[in-house]
Amino acid sequence: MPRKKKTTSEGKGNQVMPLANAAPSDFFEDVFDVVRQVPAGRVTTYGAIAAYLGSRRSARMVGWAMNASHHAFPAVPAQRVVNRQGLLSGKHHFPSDKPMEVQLRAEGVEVREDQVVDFARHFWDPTIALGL
DNA sequence: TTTTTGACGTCGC
DNA sequence: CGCGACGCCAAAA
Repeated sequence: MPRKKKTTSEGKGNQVMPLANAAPSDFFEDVFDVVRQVPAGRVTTYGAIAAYLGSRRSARMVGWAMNASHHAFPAVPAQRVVNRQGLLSGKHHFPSDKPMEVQLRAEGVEVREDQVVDFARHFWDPTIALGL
C-alpha cells in the first residue's frame, strides 16, 4: 500500500487544526496499519512496530500513535499491543466497558497479573510477518 | 514560538 | 535484578 506523504500543516501555513477533523500524520496511519494486521490471539510490541517503521528507538511515538487510535477507523486492536515485557501498559487507557485484558482473553490470549502469559509464544513480529 | 510530555526501550550502575 | 538516565520524535499546552 502506498505511503501518503502528508505534513502536519498539510496545506497553507496554518499551524493548527483545532477541530476533531485533524488528519493523523503518516506515522500514525502507519502504526495503525501495522496493528490492524496483528492476527487475533497474537500480540506485538511498541518496539517491534517502531523497528518495522524504521526507527527502532521511536517506540514512544508508537505509544503516542496508539493514544490517537481510539478515534481511528477502522478500529485498531490496541489491546494486541503491549510493551516488551508483555505487560499491558496501556490498559489504563482503555474504555472501562471493554478492558484490554478482557479483550485479549476473548481472543485466546491468557493474561495474568496484567501480563501476557507465555508472551514469547504469542508474540507477533511485523518485521517477520510482513517480510521486511 | 518554546517547553513539556508520553500506552517505550536500551544501557549503565 | 532494580533503578535512573538518556534517546527518539510528534502532539499538546
